[in-house]
Amino acid sequence: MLLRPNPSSGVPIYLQLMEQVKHSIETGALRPGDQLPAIRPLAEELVVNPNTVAKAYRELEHEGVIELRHGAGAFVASSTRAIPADAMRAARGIVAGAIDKLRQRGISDEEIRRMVEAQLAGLTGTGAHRG
Amino acid sequence: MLLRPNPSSGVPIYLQLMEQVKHSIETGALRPGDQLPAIRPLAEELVVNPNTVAKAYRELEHEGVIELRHGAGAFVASSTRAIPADAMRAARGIVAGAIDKLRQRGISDEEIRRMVEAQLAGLTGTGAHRG
DNA sequence: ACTACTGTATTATATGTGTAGCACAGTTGA
DNA sequence: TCAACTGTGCTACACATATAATACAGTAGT
Repeated sequence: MLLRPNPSSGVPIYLQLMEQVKHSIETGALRPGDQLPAIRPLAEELVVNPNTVAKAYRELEHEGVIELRHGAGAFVASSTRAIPADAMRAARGIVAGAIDKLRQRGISDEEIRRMVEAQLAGLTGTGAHRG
Repeated sequence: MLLRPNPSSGVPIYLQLMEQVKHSIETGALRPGDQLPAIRPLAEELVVNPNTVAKAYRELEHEGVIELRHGAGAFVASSTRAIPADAMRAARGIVAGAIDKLRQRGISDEEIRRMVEAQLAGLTGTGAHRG
């Protein structure tokens, strides 16, 4: 698993942690039953307050993504399911290839993010000012 | 131009507005010298507080993206430059094609976002827990 | 001059986020 | 039993975000 929140991105740290845990599960880096890092050591490692990690874990449990066992630890819920390895490989290739092409054309990472966001939102950017 | 902030995304509204204005400039929907919507009408249209729009404009001016003329309005700075139309068309095609393929493979929009983020950050997701 | 627009600034209030420190309670293994 | 770990709960404080209402000041057209 890879956790690396960015405090200056504007996105709350606990939300970033939630996203990254979900990502690890969907990519197969974390499997059902796997134990997550304990709150306090993880908070120390990420230079973040334990309450912040606890909040992320609490919300993840509320969403059914992980299971919290008092005194024992945090574990990936058994109901979670990863994307199949071959589909994951293909997907990673698609994303890597697209980003590579965009960067070669001089599109900045910031603008790549905005284009993906616009596309996912179904915005075609025809020039009309939405009313 | 197209402005549509999402209040429940976790990202501050004023940051979203900044991103979307930048996007409009880079895609050519807004050109140097163009006048932006006035603060109050825009705030009313987006159902957002005028102070929030004012903050976005103020920050954009601080970044040199727009120019604020007291009493006259907000205008796209002359120093800004859009991505060439043909490069923009190509880039849009790349993004649209990739997202289409990913969706066809059953990857959720949320996971697409995470994969793009992971790829842009240069994370390969090998499974090691960063220390 | 007047009016209607523009951005600018202020105060107050509410909410969410994050930090800090502390206490409590369940689990595990020596 | 004991010690060391785990999650849980609480209070207090600081800061950023967002709303609300109000006032001030510059610009442009009549």
